[in-house]
Amino acid sequence: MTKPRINTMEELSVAIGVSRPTLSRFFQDPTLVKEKTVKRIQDGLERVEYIPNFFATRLNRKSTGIIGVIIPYLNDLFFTKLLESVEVAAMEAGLTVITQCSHSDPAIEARAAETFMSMNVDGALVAPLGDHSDQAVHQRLKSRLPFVLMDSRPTTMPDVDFVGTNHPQSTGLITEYLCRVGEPPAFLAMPRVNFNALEREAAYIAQMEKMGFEPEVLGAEQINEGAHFEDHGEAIMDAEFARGKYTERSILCVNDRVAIGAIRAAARHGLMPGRAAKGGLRIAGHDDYPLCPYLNPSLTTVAQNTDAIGKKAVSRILEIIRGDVNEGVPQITLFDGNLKLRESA
Amino acid sequence: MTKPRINTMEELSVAIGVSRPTLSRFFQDPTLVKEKTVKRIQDGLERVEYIPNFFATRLNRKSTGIIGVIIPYLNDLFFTKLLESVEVAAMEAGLTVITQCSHSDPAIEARAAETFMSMNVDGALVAPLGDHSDQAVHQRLKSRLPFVLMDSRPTTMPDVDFVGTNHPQSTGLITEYLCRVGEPPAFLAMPRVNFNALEREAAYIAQMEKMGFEPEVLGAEQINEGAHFEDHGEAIMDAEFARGKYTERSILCVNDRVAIGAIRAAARHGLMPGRAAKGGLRIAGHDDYPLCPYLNPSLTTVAQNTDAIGKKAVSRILEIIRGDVNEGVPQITLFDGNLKLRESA
DNA sequence: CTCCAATATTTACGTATGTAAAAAAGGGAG
DNA sequence: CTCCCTTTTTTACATACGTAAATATTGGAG
Repeated sequence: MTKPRINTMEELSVAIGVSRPTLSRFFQDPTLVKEKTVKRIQDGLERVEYIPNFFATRLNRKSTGIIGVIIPYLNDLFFTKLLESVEVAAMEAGLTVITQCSHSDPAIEARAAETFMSMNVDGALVAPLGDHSDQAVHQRLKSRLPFVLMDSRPTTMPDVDFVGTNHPQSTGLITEYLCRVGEPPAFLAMPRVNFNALEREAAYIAQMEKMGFEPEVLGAEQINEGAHFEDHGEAIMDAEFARGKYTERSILCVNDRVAIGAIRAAARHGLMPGRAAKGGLRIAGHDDYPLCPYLNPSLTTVAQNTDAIGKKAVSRILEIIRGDVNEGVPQITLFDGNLKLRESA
Repeated sequence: MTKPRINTMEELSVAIGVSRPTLSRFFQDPTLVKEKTVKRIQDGLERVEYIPNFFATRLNRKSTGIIGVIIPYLNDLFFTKLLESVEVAAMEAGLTVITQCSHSDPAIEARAAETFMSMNVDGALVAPLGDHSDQAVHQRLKSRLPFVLMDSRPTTMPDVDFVGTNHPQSTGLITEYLCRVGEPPAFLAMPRVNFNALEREAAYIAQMEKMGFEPEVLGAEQINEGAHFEDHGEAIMDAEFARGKYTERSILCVNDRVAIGAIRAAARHGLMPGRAAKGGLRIAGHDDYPLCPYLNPSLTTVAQNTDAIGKKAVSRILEIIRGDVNEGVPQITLFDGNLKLRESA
C-alpha cells in the first residue's frame, strides 16, 4: 500500500525514465508533452509518492500563480461570505489564494502586505480596516503589484481599482422604501471611523433631503471602544427606548449587525418592530447578513451582492495581471443593492 | 521619498557593505550578529527597500516556520473564532499561518493537504469535514508531518492527537440543567453525518437515562441536502409545531445554529421560549455562537472554550515539532463546556 | 606591540526547480 | 531508405538564499 517516497524531480526522472525538464513541463501543463509521454509519466506517478516542492516551483517562475487576500475581521459573516466568493472565483481561475486576516490591527495588516511582497504574489485583493489602515502600506502594495481594494475605499486613494457596493443607491433604496411605506426613518449610525458607514450616512441624508424630509442621525458618538457592532446598536437604542424615545419610529441601521443590537434593545423594552404595526416601531438594516431571515422579527435590509463583488475583484485583478488595462485609469465597480423585505420593516 | 529598490541579498550586501552570509544570519536572528554590525545593517535598511524572498528563505531551511490550518467552513462563526484563536497563538510563537478552507468539499480539503506537504509545513492543524473527509488524506498528512485534529474526531482515527470539547460533560451539563429546572428535554439532532453531533446525541441519551428519563430524539432524518443548520432546525420544528407537538416542551438543540432555526420556527407559531414560562416551551443550544446574546429570546447554551482549544492545538503541535512527545501515544485534550444561562431556557 | 578571542568575510556548495539552447531520437512521408 | 519535422534529452545556467568551513579582521588585554 505504501508507495516509495520520492523527494525530488531528479529522483523521479530516473525512477520513471523521463528527463527532468520534460517532467517540469509536464507538471506545469501536461499538454506541452506528447500524449504517449504523458501516459508514461502518469503511470509512473501511480507507483510512487511525489509532490513537487511549492517553494522551488515558485522561486524561478515569472509568475507565482498566487494572489494574496486580506480581510479585516474573521468574526463577521459578511467578510467570510466575500472571502468565500473570492476563493471560489480564484480557484476556478487556477490561482492559489493566500488569505491573511488583519484582526483589526494595522500592524498585522502591514505584515501581511510584507508577506505578499516577499512571495511575489501576482496580485493583492484587500478589504481595508476602515480608516485604521496604514495607507502607506496600501500605497506601497499598489506600487509594487496589481492591487484591488474591496468593500471599502479611503477617500484619500481615488486612483485605485475598487470593487464594492453602490451605497448611494443601496441606502437610497431602503430609505425611499421606508419613507414610502411609513414614517421617514432616523439613521442609527456608527462612530465615524469607517468609510462605508460614512457613505451610507451621507446617502441617507441625501435621500431624505431629496424627498423633503428632515434627516436625523443618532449613534455617531463612540460608546465603547472595541465593542461589537451589535453592542453599539443595542446600547444606543436601549438608552433611547429607556427615555421613551423612538419607540414608534422607523430606524434605518448602518448595517445589519447594528440592527441586530437594535432589535435586541427593542425586545428588552417589550417592543416588536414590524411593518404590520402601522405607525409603530420599524427597524431595517444593510448588508443582508446571513442570519437576517432567522431573526425575530426577520430583518428587512438591503443585500450587498458579495458574490458579484468577489467575482469581479478576481476578474479585475486578472485583467491587471495580464496587462489589459488603461494605464493610470482605475476601474471603480459598484454593484447595486437589492431590497430584502422581511418582517421588521 | 521613494527608496532605491533592492531585490536580492547579494545586492544588499554590496549596497551596505556587509557580507551576504552575515546578512542571512541577521535576518534569521539579529542576536547572532555583533551589535555594531546590527546597527550598520539597520541603518542601511533605512535607506533602501528590500524584502527577503519568502520562497528562497524557506527552500533550504531545515524548518519552514509555517503551520497549515484547515477549517471546513468559512460561513460559521464557531470556526472563525477557533481560527482566530489559532492564528493569534501561532503569531505569538513566531509561526507563519497558512489557512485553507475546505468549503465542505473533500476534494478541496485533499488539495489543501497536498499544498501543505509541498510547502514542507512544520505541522498541520485540521478541523475535519465530519465524516465527509477523506480519511486517507488525514492519514497521509499524519504520516508525513506533525498533525493535530481539532473540533471533531473520526472514530476511526483513535491514534491521532486531538483537541476539542468534552461533549459528554458539556451536553450532560445542559441536559442536567434542563431536567433540574423544568421538563426533561427532547433532543433536536442532525442527520448523522457529523461526529460531534453524534457524540452530543449520545451524551444526551446517556444523561437522560442516568437521571431516569426517557430520551427522545428528533430531526435525525435528512430534510434538505446542503441546507444550512438554521434551515434544518426551523424545518423540523415548524413541522412539529404545526401539528401542535412540542409546543410546551424543552428542546435541546445539537448546536446553536440549529437552535436559531428552532427559535425562528417558534416565533412563526407565536411561541416565545423562555425559562420564565413554567411548563412552556424552552429551547437551548450548544456552542455559544457569538450571536446568542442578541437573539430574541437570548439563547441559553453551553459554551465551547474555543480560545483554549486553539491555544492548546498550537502548543501541542509545537511540542510534536520539537519532538517532546511520547512516540505513539496520542494526546487527547478535551475542554469542558460552560453553561450560559440566558432567556430561552 | 603582540597575542588571543570574538566576530566577520570569503569561498564554496547545497536547496528543488525553471528555462533556454543545442543535440539526439523518433516517426511519418516521399 | 532517407529526409524532415516533432518531440525529447542533454547540457548548462538561473533563481535567492541557507550553511558550513576556512580565512581574515577587529578589538581588547597583557
